[in-house]
Amino acid sequence: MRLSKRGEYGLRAMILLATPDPQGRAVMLQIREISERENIPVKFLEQILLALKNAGLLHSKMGVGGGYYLAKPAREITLGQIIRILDGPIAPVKCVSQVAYEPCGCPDEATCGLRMVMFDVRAAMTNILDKTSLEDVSQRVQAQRALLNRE
Amino acid sequence: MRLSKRGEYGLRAMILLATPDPQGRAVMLQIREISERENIPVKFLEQILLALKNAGLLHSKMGVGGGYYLAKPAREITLGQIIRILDGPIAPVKCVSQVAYEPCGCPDEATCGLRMVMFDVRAAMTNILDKTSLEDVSQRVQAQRALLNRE
DNA sequence: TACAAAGTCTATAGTATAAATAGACTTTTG
DNA sequence: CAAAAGTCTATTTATACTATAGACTTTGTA
Repeated sequence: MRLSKRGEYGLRAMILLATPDPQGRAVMLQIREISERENIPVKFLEQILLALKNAGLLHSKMGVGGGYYLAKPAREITLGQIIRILDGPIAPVKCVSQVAYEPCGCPDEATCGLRMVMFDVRAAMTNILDKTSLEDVSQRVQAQRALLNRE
Repeated sequence: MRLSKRGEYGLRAMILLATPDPQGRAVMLQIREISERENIPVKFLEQILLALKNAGLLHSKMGVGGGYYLAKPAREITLGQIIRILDGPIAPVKCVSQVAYEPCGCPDEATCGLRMVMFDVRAAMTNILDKTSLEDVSQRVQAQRALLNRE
């Protein structure tokens, strides 16, 4: 039941990109900078950001002074979207996935106890991940920073 | 965020063992029978049941007419216990695990946005898995069977 | 215009974990 | 004692995850 490194790194990068600068402006960051600040292997991060870009969540600027920035307001990007792009469906077993349904081999799906419970687990997970936006996360981080007096 | 086959098979087997026979008595089943009814490779299932036995959730009887049966009432065995035995900690990232905590490499754990959210996700998952017993599942299955008139 | 800084893209290597298989051993019953 | 059943450990195979490599394109600026 674990999030992959790919997913973890991608989420960390996106959260960083969603955190406005001290003047409250949206930020643009280079791969190298994200890599250093979050301890992520640079070449691995490269692939991850590219995937997020190709999925329409990031925009990029090439050449000198380039970098990555969010393709839309942090408010409109959820953690669930990011995880699905990087790790695939969130469902703990395929037979409860909405988008990637596959039978899981039980004799009778309609009366499969495992399926009933995993359906609930999936709902509990997506209930958080699909409702939490990057803005929500960024605000929680900033609130916590203020609380601890760390800038 | 997927349950392994090992975990899935183990849960399926335990649910079967928790379902009383038509006379309402606890059942004892042989590896082969579980394997056939649930389409689980017999040698793989063998390992899984053994692990559950060694963890104290199952008892077994060797020799002719032997088999596996629950070590305690279905009421007292939760899905969370089973999953932890077979798949390890439930937490989506190690840094929010209660029993198997490990730092996850973020610069400052106290203000890590990912950690905050994953903490909630973990709670949502364990809230279901640690509160749902084999009896709960077995009852849901039987209710559903009655509803569909399938015996 | 040339060069350096940055992202793009695809391939491949390495590693870990999951899944499955094998086989020899022990216990129990008839 | 023979057959039925669980026990135990090792090994193989497959797959997915993680990471690295390197050649390519775009853009700003000296």
